[in-house]
Amino acid sequence: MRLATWNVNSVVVRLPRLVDWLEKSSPDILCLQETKIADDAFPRAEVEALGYEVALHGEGRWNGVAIISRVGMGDVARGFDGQPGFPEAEARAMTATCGGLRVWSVYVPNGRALDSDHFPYKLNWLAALRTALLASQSTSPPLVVCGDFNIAPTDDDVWDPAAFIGSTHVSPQERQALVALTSLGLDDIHPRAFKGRPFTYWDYRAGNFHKGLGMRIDLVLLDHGVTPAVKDAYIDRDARKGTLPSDHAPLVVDLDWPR
DNA sequence: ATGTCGTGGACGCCACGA
Repeated sequence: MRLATWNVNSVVVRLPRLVDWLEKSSPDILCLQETKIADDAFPRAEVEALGYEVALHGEGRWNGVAIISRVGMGDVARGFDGQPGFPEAEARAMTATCGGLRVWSVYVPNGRALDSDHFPYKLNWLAALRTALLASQSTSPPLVVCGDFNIAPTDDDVWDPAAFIGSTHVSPQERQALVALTSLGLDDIHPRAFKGRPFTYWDYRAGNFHKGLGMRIDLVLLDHGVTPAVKDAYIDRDARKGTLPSDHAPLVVDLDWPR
């Protein structure tokens, strides 16, 4: 079974590339973030035509998550109990049961700056997500939490730690919030590196992609019981190349798991 | 280290978010 997550930074702009990528990579489950579109405007037919079911949690302009599956789509839930807002709840998390897994697509708040109101919002949001995941664990299939976490788990996950001193994404508080999540019994599945370090995001500016100046902030967190089924994990850097790319590349995890 | 993208509103640019 092939599982993937991709922050597409507008599903409308990225639709040709999304369709191409689905055809070429043939994932069984794909989690999307930053779809930036209301549910009734999502290009559902184009994705369904490829044999997928689609579950959506979007809003008009920003944020937006989705789950695309050809191995079932059960018990869809949008948002989570206790989800903080800024100030209103945003479309940043959803879950569905696909292929015997409780799959989450999450778009963690950016945080913006350590002294921004958005930073405590990010930390509170992560803590609330942890509480919701913990509450669900006894009754749900094995957890698979996929998405753009906007956190580089360690200094190895940024191109130059010195360049990030005083920035979000690398602070001890954010990293601790991520450790608290994985302490629920989840493993951060590291993609293998090829052609550079295993980054998933490169800023559009300043030619950062071509200079290899990226970050690993998109993650797949797998239940301990699922981790032994991992056969491969990689980043599709090709999806970051060429015309009109997202600033994120897809993270793909192949599992020896019954579909 | 902020040079590029994406969004929608009132435009043919701007403010905002990443």
